[in-house]
Amino acid sequence: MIKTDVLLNIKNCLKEKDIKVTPQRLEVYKALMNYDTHLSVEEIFNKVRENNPSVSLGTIYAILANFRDNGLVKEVKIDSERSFFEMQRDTHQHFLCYDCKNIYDVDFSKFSCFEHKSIDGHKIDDFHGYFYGICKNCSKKKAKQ
Amino acid sequence: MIKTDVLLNIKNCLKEKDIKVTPQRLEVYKALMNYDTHLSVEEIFNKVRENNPSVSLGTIYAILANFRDNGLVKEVKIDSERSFFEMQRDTHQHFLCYDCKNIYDVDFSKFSCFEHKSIDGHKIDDFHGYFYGICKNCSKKKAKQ
DNA sequence: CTTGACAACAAGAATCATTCCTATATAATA
DNA sequence: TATTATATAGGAATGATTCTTGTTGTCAAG
Repeated sequence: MIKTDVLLNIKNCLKEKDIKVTPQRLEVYKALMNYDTHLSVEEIFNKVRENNPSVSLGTIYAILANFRDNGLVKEVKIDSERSFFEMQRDTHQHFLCYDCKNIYDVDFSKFSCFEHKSIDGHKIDDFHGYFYGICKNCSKKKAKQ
Repeated sequence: MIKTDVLLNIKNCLKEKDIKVTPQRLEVYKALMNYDTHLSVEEIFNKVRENNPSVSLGTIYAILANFRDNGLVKEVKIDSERSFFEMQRDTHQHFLCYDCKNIYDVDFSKFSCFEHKSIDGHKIDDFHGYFYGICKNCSKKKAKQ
């Protein structure tokens, strides 16, 4: 069964990092995997609750911090109001629209300037690139007015 | 007098943006100008209090939001615990050390990839680049151990 | 210079995302 | 299956930021 294979993969992924396998952790992992984009903590909480109604919000935060510290997920802090998390995938950056507050995934990796491993003698482990402005859709709306 | 000139410059700078000139705003502006790097809201609050002991923290937040929305200062959100502000100067990015929590100004502008004005049809007004890792000093300390 | 309208301010309460605390439940291991 | 350490649920605590209200100050017109 395919579904079993996926579960096995997730479990192995956790075990490799010495993360104890729990139903809550599997649900958080699956939620992030299924959507393949950034989700807010509350969105993750609600998705996990669908399968595990008694889960606690504090647990979601603890699991996400654990995953982040183990390099499984990346925290997106483009909007100071809310925190987002996403699977650690290919390098990309985020664009926040001042108007509609939507966050778009954008990719500047082709410019290769994000591949540097150090600057001024400081060792770079991670990079977050946040772009701000007016998105395509909101520009169109404004043009029509 | 030089000091008067500086004050006049700040006042003109505010008037150009239709920002009403008040003692509190002048103090916030001077604090940021004098240090020429990012300051936390609390640091700004304390510096303003030296000259105006009755100033309120809420006022500092309001002034910084006003300055930010008028493009006079830039908000630095590299550390989710604290907010920083700095004068809108030359383009640069920030580096947060995981160990000592210091924030360093770094400059990747020579790579020219931060000069793009749009991506995927979204109009770019601002860019924040946050680098994370271990700084020069902490690397040295670890090597000695 | 005085005055009036309206914005800015001080003080402190309220908000809300996130973290902390503790007793209970559960996963991993022998 | 028993043991031990860790994870979780539930709820309280934290703390940066925002909001509210009555007062004060700015600035422009007279």
